[in-house]
Amino acid sequence: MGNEFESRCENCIVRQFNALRAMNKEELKKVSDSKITKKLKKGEALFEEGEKLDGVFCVRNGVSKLSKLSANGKDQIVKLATKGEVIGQRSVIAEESTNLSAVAVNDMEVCFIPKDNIVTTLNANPAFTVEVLRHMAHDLREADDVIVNISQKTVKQRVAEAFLYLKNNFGEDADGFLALTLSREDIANVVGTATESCIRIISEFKKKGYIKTSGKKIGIAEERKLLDLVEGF
Amino acid sequence: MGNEFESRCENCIVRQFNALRAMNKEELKKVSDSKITKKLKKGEALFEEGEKLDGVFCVRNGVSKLSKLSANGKDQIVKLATKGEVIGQRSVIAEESTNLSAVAVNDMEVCFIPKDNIVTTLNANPAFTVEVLRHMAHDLREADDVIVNISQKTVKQRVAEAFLYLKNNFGEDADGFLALTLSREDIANVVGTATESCIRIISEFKKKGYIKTSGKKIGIAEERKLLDLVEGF
DNA sequence: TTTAAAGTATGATATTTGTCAGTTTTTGAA
DNA sequence: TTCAAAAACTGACAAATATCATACTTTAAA
Repeated sequence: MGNEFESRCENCIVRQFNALRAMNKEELKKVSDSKITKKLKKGEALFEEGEKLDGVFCVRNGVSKLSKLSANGKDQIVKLATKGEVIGQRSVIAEESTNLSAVAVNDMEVCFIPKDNIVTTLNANPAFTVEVLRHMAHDLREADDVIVNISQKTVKQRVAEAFLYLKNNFGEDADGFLALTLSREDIANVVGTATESCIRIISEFKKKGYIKTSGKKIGIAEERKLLDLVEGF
Repeated sequence: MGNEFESRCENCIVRQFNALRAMNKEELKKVSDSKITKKLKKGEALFEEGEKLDGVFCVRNGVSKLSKLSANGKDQIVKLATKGEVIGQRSVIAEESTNLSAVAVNDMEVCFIPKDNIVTTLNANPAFTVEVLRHMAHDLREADDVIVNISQKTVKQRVAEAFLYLKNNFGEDADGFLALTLSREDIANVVGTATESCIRIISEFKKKGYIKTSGKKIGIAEERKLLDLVEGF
């Protein structure tokens, strides 16, 4: 990692997962020449709600939570962005300040790509623009699903769903624990509930044998049961 | 309405409000030649959840609710689309079946624009693609805001917010009632609550003098009070 | 015009979820 | 290694919201 070869966007493996794969050689070269690689420790912020972004961030490693703070001091996590995902493009495209803040959930490595690169390519390369559009369409669908889930499912169902989501999107470690370990508070903020309520449900799931825990790590023991719960059985 | 002049997209006034304004003359001519104008009565569906769309709908008149049905039989309204808005582009762009259904809230007039037109222009005219992207970025931001609202505000706050939203987006009639009249059930489905809870809150607001009602029509009497409520005072 | 159906309204009650207060456990820095 | 701070946890209780039952009102179809 971080050697001369991999540090060129042209050779960066995460590009496969995002819209940058639709850039041509020249465009990519320009991006590569102007990008800045940053390392963030767990808990550090990429940007805060309300900031104006001069570019986007491409995640090379680690996970960032995108969240919005409410008047009562609670954070709602809207999305977890991982390797290959681009953060901040919504704000750059709409030319608005960000509506979300982005904080590292674990140690991260990201590339900052200045706005100009993105905007120029958007206006010149339809394939790139369409690709960005596709990703955003996908994000929008996910957002719609979250809205429906939050308003129509119980907290218990949403917690169950969150665990299944974490398994499907971030996988498990060798011992069968979820590869992405979130604090109880973060889980509560994904689900949109109070931390205590979340902890209580985790305890209940553990008691019933649906999940196993080890410190703050959580593993799915009976996926079927969680699925049934989500479906309303 | 509906005369030879207005029936050409080139002359259609609602185009100002959507991405079609970024199309050039030829593209617009093609759209105009292949589009189909439809009229829908209140309650009729443009499409149902899960359908594959062969094109998008451009709203000329009336309002459509975009909603998703949940397992427990309740509908969550995710968006209200009005004059000038384009419906279904998310699904066409992502090449997925729709995640939402679209039903007319009042009598509507829409133009159906076949997919090919859109896709061709997306790939050829970056200005159009960027414009679509901008609109989608805006929708995504709104969706994020809805998520945060639903998970962090009380039902009472959300009902108050819904009325303010209706006033700002659809205006008022001569007597000071909201120009868009929704059923109590639809309001509940926008807010994400039970119909009875919604009705109860409407009664309470009325008793307190924040709003006035006349049949199913609702008018905002004390905007300040509603705003305070939303802000948490 | 009548009448059934749909929509609106309200009370009583159950359930879910949040809040507060306090204890235990874990973590990371000195 | 120790210790203070943060995080995880638990119980008791309060508040918000949903559900069920039922009555009233409006609407639209026969």
